[in-house]
Amino acid sequence: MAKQRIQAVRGMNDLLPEQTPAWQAVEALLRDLAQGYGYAEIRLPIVEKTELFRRSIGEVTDIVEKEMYTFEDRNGERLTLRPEGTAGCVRACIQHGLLHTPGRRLWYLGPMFRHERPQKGRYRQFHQFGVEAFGLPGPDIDAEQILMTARLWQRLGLEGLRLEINSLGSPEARRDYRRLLVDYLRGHYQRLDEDSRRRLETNPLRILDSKHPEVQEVVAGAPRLLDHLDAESRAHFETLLALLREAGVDYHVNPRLVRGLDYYTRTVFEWTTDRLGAQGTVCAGGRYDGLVAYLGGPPTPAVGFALGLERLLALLEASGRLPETEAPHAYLVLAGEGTDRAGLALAERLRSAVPGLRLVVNAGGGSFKAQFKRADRSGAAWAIVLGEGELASGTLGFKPLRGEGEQETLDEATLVARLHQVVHSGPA
RNA sequence: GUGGACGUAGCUCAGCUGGUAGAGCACAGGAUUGUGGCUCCUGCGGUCGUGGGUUCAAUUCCCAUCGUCCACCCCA
Repeated sequence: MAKQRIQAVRGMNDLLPEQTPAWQAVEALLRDLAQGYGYAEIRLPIVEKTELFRRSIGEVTDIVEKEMYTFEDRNGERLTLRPEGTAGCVRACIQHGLLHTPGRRLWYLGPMFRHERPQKGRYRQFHQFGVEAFGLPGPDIDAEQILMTARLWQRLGLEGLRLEINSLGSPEARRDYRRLLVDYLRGHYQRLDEDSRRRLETNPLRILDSKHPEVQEVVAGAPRLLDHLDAESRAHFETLLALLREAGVDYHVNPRLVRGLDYYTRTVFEWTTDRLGAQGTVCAGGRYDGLVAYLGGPPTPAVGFALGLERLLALLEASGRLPETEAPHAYLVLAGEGTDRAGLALAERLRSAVPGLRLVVNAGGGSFKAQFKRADRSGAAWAIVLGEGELASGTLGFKPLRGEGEQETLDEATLVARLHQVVHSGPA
């Protein structure tokens, strides 16, 4: 180990070449999935004014209180690296008048930043795929988004994910319930831990979520939010559950599920797994009917979810479902006087003649032996050989590196035809 | 922010109660004068995270610091 070599910032990871193929495959699948449901991509800045997050996420949330990367730019303006995607998306929609068209469906993908202590499945820079739908008040769109995620698991070959779902009701119902809950918890004040006592003042609903055993016992006897929903939210929730049942999606109603961000109303849900240790939430979302108006836009109901890419990739790996890297179709071996130049030109002709061809040209010289070794390690299915003999006779060697078969001697036109077959017969 | 474990070659790791370092993989070359995958041989590669302390002597013991991992908290 060298001495004071500069290292990456804690919790911010490089994605190395052996990992990027899987990421690319997952990203392509997500793009495809979103488009398959009529969602359009929106690309948003990574930096926003601090005020946006303070207002949308909530002043007393952990994210705003202690996890944001906030700084002053040269004008003295307070800016923050986005800790999540919804706030910026809503801001952009308001700013550009996108919400005058009802039924906007949007998706985005990119890095988010939170200053937390890193651990498995939790990083300071992480990536989310997010989806938002605006102007649609009914449970049909909630269901659509949950079905979208269920389809994703299926397409990735993932099993065993658990859907937890709950309703937080209208802001009014939530406020009334909050009072009930605070009264109840005050009655058990002695049994609450320090954190929960503090939240009693700031955000009592989150006490429901506590992992503290003693607090959990207290919470078990608390009044249930689901029993105090307003009629409209109740109907919304019931319909959503019915839609899920009809679609064959299993769910677990979890009355203690409370999402961390303040802006949620009515539907909240999480997809969780027990295969990722403590950070088992792979995807989470819900409805936030009040946020758009709160941020100064036209009153607009909205639903969305976010999915953690690092967690999804980790789960794929744990499940043995990581997408494979796409090896080259062929490796061009070049040895002998004049074959470098001829080879480079040949490779260009082949790439033009065979769209989709993944062809690696040997660079840096080396003996036949060394070059075949590289060809093998590249994972290529075929070696194309251009040596002095081939150069003189205007032919090419074509040798299978994976299965059975002898090396053949072909002319260029025949080679092109063979490469077409290789490219179109799928992965070797 | 709190707690615990761990930092030895590019990677995965060994190194018993202190005597200045090893293996496998990878990489390069050879056995095979134009042909990989198996085998064998050779070679390259480390101021043992960093700084300080104890000691005749520290990779080994102590302290600090940085980093990694796991958990708490919280969340994707």
